[in-house]
Amino acid sequence: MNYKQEIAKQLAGVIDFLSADEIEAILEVPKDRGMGDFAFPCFRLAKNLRKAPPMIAQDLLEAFHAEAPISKVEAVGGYLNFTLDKAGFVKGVLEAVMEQGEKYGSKDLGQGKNVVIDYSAPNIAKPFHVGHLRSTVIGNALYKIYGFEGYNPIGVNHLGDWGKQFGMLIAAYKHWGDDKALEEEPIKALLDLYVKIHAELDEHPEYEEEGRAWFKALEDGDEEAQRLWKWFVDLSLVEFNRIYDMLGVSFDHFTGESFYNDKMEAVVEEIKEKNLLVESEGAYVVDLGEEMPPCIILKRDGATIYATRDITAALYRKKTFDFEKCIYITDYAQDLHFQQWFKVVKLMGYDWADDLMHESFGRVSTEQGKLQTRKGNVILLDDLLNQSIGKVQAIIDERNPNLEDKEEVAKAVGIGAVIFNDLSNNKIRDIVFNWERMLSFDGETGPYVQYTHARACSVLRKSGETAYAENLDYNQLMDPASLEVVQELATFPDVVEQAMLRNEPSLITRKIVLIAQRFNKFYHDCPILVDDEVLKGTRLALVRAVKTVLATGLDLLGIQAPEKM
RNA sequence: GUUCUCGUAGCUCAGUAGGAUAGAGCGACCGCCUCCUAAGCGGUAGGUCGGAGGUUCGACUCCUCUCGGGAACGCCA
Repeated sequence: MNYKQEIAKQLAGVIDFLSADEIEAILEVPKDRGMGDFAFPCFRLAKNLRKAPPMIAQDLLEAFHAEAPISKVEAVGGYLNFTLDKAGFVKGVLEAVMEQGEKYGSKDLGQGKNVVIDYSAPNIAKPFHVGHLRSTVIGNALYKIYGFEGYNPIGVNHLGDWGKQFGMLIAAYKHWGDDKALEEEPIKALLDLYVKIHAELDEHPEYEEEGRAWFKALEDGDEEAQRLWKWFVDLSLVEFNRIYDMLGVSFDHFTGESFYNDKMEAVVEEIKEKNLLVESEGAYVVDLGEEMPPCIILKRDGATIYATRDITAALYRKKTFDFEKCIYITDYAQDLHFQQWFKVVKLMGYDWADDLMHESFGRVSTEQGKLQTRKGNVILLDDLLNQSIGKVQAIIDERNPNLEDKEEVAKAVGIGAVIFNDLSNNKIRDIVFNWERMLSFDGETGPYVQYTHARACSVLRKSGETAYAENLDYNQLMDPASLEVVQELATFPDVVEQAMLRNEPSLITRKIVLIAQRFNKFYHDCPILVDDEVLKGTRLALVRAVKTVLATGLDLLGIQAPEKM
């Protein structure tokens, strides 16, 4: 049952000029839950009624006849506060979690509709560092959240697997390539080649031309160029897949930039036919009027550019997947670029351009400044994950040396800490990377939530049969600590919905921290494994509900929930 | 220069469609394991919500201006 709707319905009986829906929109949750479960602010009625808000509240109170589930109504200042029948509320929430289990929290909003999510998209032949982590984990979380809400999410990795740099790479390989090094440490060897040829450009400017020629050969289908390119891509993918495995991230399609090579000509043709393409300074662009600079479609040399490729990919995806939304996860440096080509798609006459969404996130830097691969100011994801796992291992050895599956748990917690950290604030915020902060496992962190989950599991494990006792008395959960846990569980579905609508996984991160905090307080205040069978069974029901919701929340973020740690 | 974005406690951040006394975590200080995992719990200290106007019964929230950080602004992606 929806309590808010119910209250709105009852209130509508005494306010003739507002509908139940309008009232529902005005109803809010008091900051101080001691005031009640819902509050109706009377301020905005003051004009219509030409009365002071406190008087309106008083009058409404007198006219109002509360029915279940409302147990108490009070007028406080300009507010009319409603208190629900607590036992009924607790029962409703806990039974919902029990019945729905790991589905609790989903409103099944998607109805099986397709949503394309474009995330990660690393550049082939470059190392995977913390800067690439964000798109990957945000995209993965959204993938899970949309799936949980009943959509059919389609995860696409738009790999940076094409462009002039591959010509340079092939040229470098022809000069200094070392097959053994490439097989052993592919990314490092590829990066070395890339760095070396750029370093040599001053003395050997002809390398520039060699690279250009090799890329031309690649585009023209030259057999050797194709073979080497494919080899480099495959080498990189092995490495990337190893990292995706560690992170627990997966994709439905690895359609990179190269995938669209043979599809762009038709799109350029279409833009031209629709009279959108104009010549400008030797290039061909689509004019976007006053508000934005023009969008380049063909460079002066006639070659396509990333906007062309993105438009082509969007048209392909619409045709292939008939998506309801297509979401791109990149940092905000690309904001203008996306606005521009979204507009082009719109000008091409496609109304579904409105379904293209660019969800941008903040940039990562270190205290030394920008992350720059060439200047060596990078934090490799491998190092980060290994440091984190190592620290978790040390903690386990110290506090829980007899834990079985130590390695597995250390990985789950260490990697979980990194993912959780990345998803804990609004995604638009910039991040200044800091090792100490990163590897702190106290307070609002992944390990804290995982620990809380493991704690709940531990109690359930020790409870024996009573975990499934049938005689429950929800009146036993009327103490503040228990009640506050239930209140947080109650709004979990709304938070998941909001996280999806706003494409903001951090809402879920914050929510599960809050649930964990409430639970730890409850755990501290209320002994669970007591002699009184009914009390024990009832409290265990609460523990089980918390365990379920924490596990769901962590899963939606792409984080594991070990039963012991 | 133009546009976008961020500015809340020493630090990192929440703050829902404007609403009741602005909240967490970390760090600091003080407490709590004969008891279900102390990666935990409690307490103390810490704020002119960058600044100035405006709209409103009411502004951290909306508008204008301003200061400071970050970013984008045609042939890289």
